Amino acid sequence: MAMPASIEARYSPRVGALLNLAAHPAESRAPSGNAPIAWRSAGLDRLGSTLAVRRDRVLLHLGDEAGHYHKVASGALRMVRVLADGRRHIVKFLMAGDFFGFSGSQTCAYAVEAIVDSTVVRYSRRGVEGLIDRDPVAGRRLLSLLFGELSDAQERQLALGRKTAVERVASFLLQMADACSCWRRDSFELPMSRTDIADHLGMTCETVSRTMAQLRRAQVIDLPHVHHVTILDRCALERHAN
Amino acid sequence: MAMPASIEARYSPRVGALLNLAAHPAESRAPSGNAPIAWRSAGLDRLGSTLAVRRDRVLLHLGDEAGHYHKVASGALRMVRVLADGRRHIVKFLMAGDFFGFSGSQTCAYAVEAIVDSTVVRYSRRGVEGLIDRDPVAGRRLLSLLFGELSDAQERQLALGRKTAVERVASFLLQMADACSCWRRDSFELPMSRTDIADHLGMTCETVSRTMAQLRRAQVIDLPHVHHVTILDRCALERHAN
DNA sequence: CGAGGGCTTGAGTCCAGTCAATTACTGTGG
DNA sequence: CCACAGTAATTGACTGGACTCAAGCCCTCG
Repeated sequence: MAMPASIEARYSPRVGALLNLAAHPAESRAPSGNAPIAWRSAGLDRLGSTLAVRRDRVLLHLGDEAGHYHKVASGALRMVRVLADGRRHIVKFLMAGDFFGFSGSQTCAYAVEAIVDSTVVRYSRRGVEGLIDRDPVAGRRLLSLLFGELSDAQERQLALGRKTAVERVASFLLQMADACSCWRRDSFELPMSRTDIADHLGMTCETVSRTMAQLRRAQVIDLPHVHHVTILDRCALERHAN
Repeated sequence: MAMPASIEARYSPRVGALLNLAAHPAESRAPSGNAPIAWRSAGLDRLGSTLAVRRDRVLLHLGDEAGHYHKVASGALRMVRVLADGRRHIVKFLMAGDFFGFSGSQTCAYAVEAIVDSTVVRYSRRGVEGLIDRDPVAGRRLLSLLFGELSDAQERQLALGRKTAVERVASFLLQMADACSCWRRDSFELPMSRTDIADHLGMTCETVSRTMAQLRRAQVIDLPHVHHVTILDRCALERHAN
């Protein structure tokens, strides 16, 4: 996996800041309302233990016991499902600030792999459930987090079911612009490969490549580097996304 | 919308049984673990008010205030999203026993319409939240319900992104066999139109029709009536579903 | 018994997939 | 520091599965 040093640097962990989750810059982007802030105030940060995952390593295997909740502290991971004959689908990309690993069942229905060197905070299921029992506010915040996940998943369903290649890529770029941009809103790193994007959007890497080239030729985006996107005309991109 | 009288009868409400949700036969199929039983025992049934929705009528409009939780008592409804140019996607079909209408945001991101004459029980959001605050068990059960929803949504993402027409239809039929079969496991009514199925599976009604004909020719299913499916060879159907 | 809507089936088209060749990077080892 | 190897990304030519358009059928209802 080829990756310039600058990206590595951006996704490198600052271990000293991990226990105080609020210190992470991604905290301010509020993935689903203001849930993370509530979690922090509810004392979740004292329950977690830090974990480093190197690029392409598997954090959770399919079928693993689903005994922990996780939060991405730095880096980027992918949630992967594979069909019997090898067709792959990436359920979602996990970026800094995202929670994952919670599940109703006892086992994990997907694998979680690191796209770049990453750090996650792991919370024991028991600890979180205890917290919820003691503090109804924390429970309600977890609910609101899940509502957000659910509506995201439904949005992706719509895209996969009814949108064209250009519309999917445009929507995806807008989404990633929100999730990735740390300094400038319209210029960001895209850590995952074209194949990863394809497996997320239900297309092939060739089509992803062609589609992004098309948007570049139309002056809607610029690609100064394979893994760096600049949005030149946000309105046009939104129009393309439908 | 053409619909034989027998289906009407099956989906007609038994109002006397509605307040005691446990009495409904669909209760036993446990859509996501044993959540409904917990809800019942937690006293949710005293909070609800019954509501009848006639076929093709809209229960919730896009953008309506999301002030209530609902449960399908009888009938079948669809959760619909529409793109600007009219492309339609059915996020999910709501069958007897399904909960819906909960959402993190203040407004509804989809419309809910009745496929056949249906009855739903409506719970005030405030009442449910109060119940959760008083009873942590109820809260945890709602969580487990949401986990189930989420994993269903992810399953559908996989299907929409990576499965072929036959695989989608086969998976859908297996799903519906679980959700619809009241008397015999492998023979059930399919209340929705081919167009509804198409908009759920990301295809056209022509392709749905062709695909079901193909499965019928292969002796995997039988279609004694347009809205009645009999599974002749469940193993083959599962193989087709991948 | 006719009208209308949903369903089915057929013929032709097109968007995205497949296969293949080339280019661009990056990381490795001399 | 440079040459090389291996992988990812891009681009082109061709193919194919699902879509579009269109006609006919079937059922239901007025």
